[in-house]
Amino acid sequence: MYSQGMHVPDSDPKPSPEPSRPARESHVPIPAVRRLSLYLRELEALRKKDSKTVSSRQLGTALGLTDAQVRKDLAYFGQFGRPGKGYDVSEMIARIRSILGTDRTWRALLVGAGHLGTALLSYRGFFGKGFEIVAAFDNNPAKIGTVVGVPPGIEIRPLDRLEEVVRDLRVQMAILCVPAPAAQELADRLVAAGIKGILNFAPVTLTIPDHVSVGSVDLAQRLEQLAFHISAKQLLDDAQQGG
Amino acid sequence: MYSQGMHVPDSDPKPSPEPSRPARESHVPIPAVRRLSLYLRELEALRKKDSKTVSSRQLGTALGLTDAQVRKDLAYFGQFGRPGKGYDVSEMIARIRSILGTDRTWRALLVGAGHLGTALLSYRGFFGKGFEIVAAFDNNPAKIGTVVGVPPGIEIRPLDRLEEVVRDLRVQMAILCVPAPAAQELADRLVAAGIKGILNFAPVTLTIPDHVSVGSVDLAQRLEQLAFHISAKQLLDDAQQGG
DNA sequence: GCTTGTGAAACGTTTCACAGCA
DNA sequence: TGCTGTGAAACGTTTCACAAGC
Repeated sequence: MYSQGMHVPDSDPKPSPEPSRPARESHVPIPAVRRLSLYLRELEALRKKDSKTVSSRQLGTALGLTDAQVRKDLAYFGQFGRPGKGYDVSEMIARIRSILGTDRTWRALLVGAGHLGTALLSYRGFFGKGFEIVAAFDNNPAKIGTVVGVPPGIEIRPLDRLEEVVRDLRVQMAILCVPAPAAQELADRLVAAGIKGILNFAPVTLTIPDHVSVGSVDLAQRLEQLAFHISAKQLLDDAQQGG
Repeated sequence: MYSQGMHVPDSDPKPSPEPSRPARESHVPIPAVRRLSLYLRELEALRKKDSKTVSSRQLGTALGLTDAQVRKDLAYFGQFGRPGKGYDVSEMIARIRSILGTDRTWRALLVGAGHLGTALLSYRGFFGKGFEIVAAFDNNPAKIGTVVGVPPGIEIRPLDRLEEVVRDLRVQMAILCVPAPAAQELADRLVAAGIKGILNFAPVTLTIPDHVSVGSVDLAQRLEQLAFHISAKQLLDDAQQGG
């Protein structure tokens, strides 16, 4: 059974607050899980400012969401806050990290050390977030053996070592930064080697078995969306201007 | 009125409880607009293979969607296909481009020529998609004056020229690749200078006036989502294994 | 006062099912 | 037969409104 995308199967991630009801599984909306990352980012900013607690309204205002939305989202995962007081910033950071699985460190590898790939190897934004890039690969002989990224850096290895490294280092995730025509074949190899998730920067839809998760980042697509929304707003303005 | 995110505004952000006005008819779901970009990408791949027509089922299968979804999405924008035959590939490419607004070329500028910024300046994926990066900025004196990207390349300019360039070149979009603490201030300057849309790579939520569109790409967030989905699948497997 | 957590209602999106057409 | 376009049903998500607690 093959599919694309990243659906969460029905399961019960939260310890049920009502022990009397065993059957009904509360499904967590996928958008709510996405917002969890937003909450985490904002909470870490608050902690830097030494805020001890935060209300759903504060958090919502900072992120452009309603207070009700924030409360609902958090409630999917249990009881977080205290009425009259709000949410404890540090406790909530710990709990969201635990939910997302980033309270431990995930080992990732990078495939394709082109411009984007090397930029990601130098990116500091992963540090302290629960991710570590443990290996990088390319098929360009001129790049193999060179060391890239924040010191001490990572050595670029030849692609034929891919399977070996995935197994030896028990790598769970891959960041795929290769040209579009090469992406599917490399995704197949990564899956066969035992990778559990792929973040794909190539502008193609990957076909991947159900037991592997895929996320995709397509820059051109993001600019297209921006263009559409700008046009839509301009059309609306013109319509209001005209009548 | 300020907000975050990229919603296409209805007549009113907070609609009045009186439904007396018929208001906006045939509202297009935002997810459908996102999929339009996917269709476009797939259609261009099909055209390269000299496919003349494609059915909603073919397109859906290639993208992991149902045929009904593909038809509904396209129908929001008018009559595209022919019963019994399918959709004309070239005609549909032209129509989707026209809908997204990428049948013309958008002028974008890039702010922040760090690792990610310079990688984007070298990225070929924008070419022929309706976007052109016409200027790049950084505050690092060592970078100013250097030329980056695919030949002939783009010269890195000092940040204090930002407003001048936006006006003189009538730039509509900005790609923001600066460190998180600098992002909001630069977004404010871009908005004040007349920019209509921002694609933000900094891991902060920008506060932006309603008439400007924002899209955000947060790499750490994407890896977090991947981690969550991998964990969820593993939990499900374990539960099924155990009983 | 202020806050959370939560059923229920409102709203948005996807899937279904089939009429109509080539 | 094979396909599109589309109302209507099914499903998913957000907002509302308020009881309960600090």
